[in-house]
Amino acid sequence: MARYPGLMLRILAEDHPAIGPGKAQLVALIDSTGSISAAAREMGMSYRRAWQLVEALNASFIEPVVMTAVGGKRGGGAVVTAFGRELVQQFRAIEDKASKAIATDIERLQRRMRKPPRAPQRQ
Amino acid sequence: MARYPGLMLRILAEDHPAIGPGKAQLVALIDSTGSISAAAREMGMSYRRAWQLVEALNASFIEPVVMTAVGGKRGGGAVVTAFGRELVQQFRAIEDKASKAIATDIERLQRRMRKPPRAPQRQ
DNA sequence: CTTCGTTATATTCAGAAAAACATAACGACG
DNA sequence: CGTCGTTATGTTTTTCTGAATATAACGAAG
Repeated sequence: MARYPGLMLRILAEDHPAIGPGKAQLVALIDSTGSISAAAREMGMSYRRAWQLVEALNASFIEPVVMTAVGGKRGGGAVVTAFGRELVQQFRAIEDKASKAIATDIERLQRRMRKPPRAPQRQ
Repeated sequence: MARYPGLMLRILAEDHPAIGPGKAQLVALIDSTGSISAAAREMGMSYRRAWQLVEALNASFIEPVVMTAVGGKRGGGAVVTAFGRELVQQFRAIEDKASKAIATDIERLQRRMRKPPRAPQRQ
């Protein structure tokens, strides 16, 4: 889910996550599909979970991120607001900036990492 | 738990978290107390959970982060290795670097955030 | 050889989180 | 006014996590 190797970054409001890689991807998919349920399907996520994430996003910001319509042509749908699009762009820019800023440090740490788990050590 | 306002950052090995703010604090407390159980107490965490985190840390890196001794003087104890100390320092340096690199972007986002939850929006 | 405090580990319990399932509401459109 | 696909929401079930509890192992020190 992390878009940058070795790094997972979330922006917090107070102390709960306002946006992270998952929500960003979800909003991007809602933008391209025009539907929460289609985006959820593409992410292999239940519609309910996706809807809850959208609800949390809208609750975290003073402007709506996703607007929904129920009923009507094609049953309804969802559109990402200009702010929502901007939010995803900014989050990705932040990921990119942070990733670049600490890339060499992460690489240094990763040279000390192992892939598979290992048995605990004793003195 | 996040040491930097508005930001939570974890370093991943493959796709599971190798170190984040919680593990870093735990290792620092083990270093200052010389005991997993004392560190756990200070963090309000069960000994078992703390032990599992230490196990995960040691499994994530090619060098041990915490070495433990069972029995003996004072019942045993745990010491943070030089690498472990370095790991915590480097993680905090990474947090600091990333936080500085994206501080203004985070502030811009935070100006669009609200503290309390809000009802969902309709089109 | 008993005591002591810690590490190590299994087991059990409770609560939270997630998933699964079900169903209602909705409005355009034929 | 029935159909359709979607949003919205309730209910139930399952899974996961964490906490709590219990106990063994250990080795220094008295």
